Amino acid sequence: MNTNFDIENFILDFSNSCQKKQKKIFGKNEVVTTYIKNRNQLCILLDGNADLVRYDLNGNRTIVEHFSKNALFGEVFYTITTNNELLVEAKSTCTVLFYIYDDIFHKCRNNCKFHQTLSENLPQLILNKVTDLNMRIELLTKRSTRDKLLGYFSLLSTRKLSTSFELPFSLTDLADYLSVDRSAMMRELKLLKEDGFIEKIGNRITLLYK
Amino acid sequence: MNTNFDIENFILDFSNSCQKKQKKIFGKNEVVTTYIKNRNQLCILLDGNADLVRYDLNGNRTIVEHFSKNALFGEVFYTITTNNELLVEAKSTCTVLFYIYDDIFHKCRNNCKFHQTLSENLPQLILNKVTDLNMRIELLTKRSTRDKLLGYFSLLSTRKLSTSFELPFSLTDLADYLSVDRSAMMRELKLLKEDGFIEKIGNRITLLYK
DNA sequence: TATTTTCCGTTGCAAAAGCAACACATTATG
DNA sequence: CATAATGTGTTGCTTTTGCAACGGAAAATA
Repeated sequence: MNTNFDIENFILDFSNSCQKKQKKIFGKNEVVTTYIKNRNQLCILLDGNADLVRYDLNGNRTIVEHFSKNALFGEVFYTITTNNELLVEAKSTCTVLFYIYDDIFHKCRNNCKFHQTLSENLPQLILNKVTDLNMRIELLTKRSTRDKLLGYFSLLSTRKLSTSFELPFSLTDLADYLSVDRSAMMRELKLLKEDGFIEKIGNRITLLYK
Repeated sequence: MNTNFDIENFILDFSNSCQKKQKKIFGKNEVVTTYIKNRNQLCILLDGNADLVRYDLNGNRTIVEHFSKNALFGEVFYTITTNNELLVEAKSTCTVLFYIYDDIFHKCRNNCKFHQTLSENLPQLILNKVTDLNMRIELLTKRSTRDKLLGYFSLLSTRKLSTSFELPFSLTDLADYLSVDRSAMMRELKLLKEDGFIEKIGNRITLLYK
């Protein structure tokens, strides 16, 4: 998520000036938060990696979003319409700032600097989220596992401005992110290597086509 | 998309007070607009039905979004990251208001009422879009055609507050919306009827389960 | 109203994806 | 450092999905 404002300063304002906040540290695989209707929680991932995960009734796990340092998440960015549980799971040790707001779009009574910056930048932040979601939809609408993989790799490549990049996921998690069966994905990954589309060393992928 | 402000008045403000606007009428199957990077176009569908459609390199067609009366669309709500063409196609006769903005988040120099209302409500409008996108992602991550169909039906049912509802799509378009093959979807639809999950008369579906 | 076009419903066959299971490698953890 | 837990890579088999094709229904259009 590419923000256009200074998130480091934003976090500083948050830490210094605002009430109703809380800072917590989580170990790997701990549940950072669950999304709950009308709770109005905003979270900032100060450090670490975490995933927003959904489990459906068939036991399938879907990684809805992946968060890294400075990511913003919480109910603001996800109006809950599903019955399935939405969890944020720490993938490594995570430091997280929590904030419960009354009205995310308007300044609070204290007129704190954090809240002012937030309400000024929130539209842009939400737009960034819209961009992410649209990219994800484009990936998910691809008809084959091969196209999903290539689409995702091309996206990472564009982000890094390089044909070579590290996967931010384990392969197991990548399958849950692309919403495909892991073994089928592994098979396709092998074919992509054999067909000369990609090279894979550890979790570093290099695109060879074009 | 459920907006929390008075869209009728908003449209009135728009029609009356703002420059750089244009009203056009389109016939069925005509292209209302294509999404172009950095053009900054906002559109309001005054009447009719239209789809945001993407064609990929394999010739697959995907219906990204479906718009009905009073829907807002355009580049504001879709930061373009894809290489594929994004078209809005009229599904019936459509009346559309177009508006090209300089900076969507800030009032224009004229201080027109439209723009003021827009900038005040845009965050909420974009949040509504986020909700729609998340629901769509939930649908698309379902692993089988059956689950996609049932998920979509359940969504329509919730919206109408009834177990019986009309499909807003032709079946051909529904397949493009769920990102599945039409004939496979028809087969599954037949099985859903045979298994007593749904009843289908014309394009009205009734849910029978639970 | 006649004719063309689009959509619905269906099927056989081919290809892709899912499931289950297992061995081995790598990474956490007591 | 030993052991447990998790992740990777692979395979045989089954199920689901996609593709192509076609006839008839419905809708649009001349």
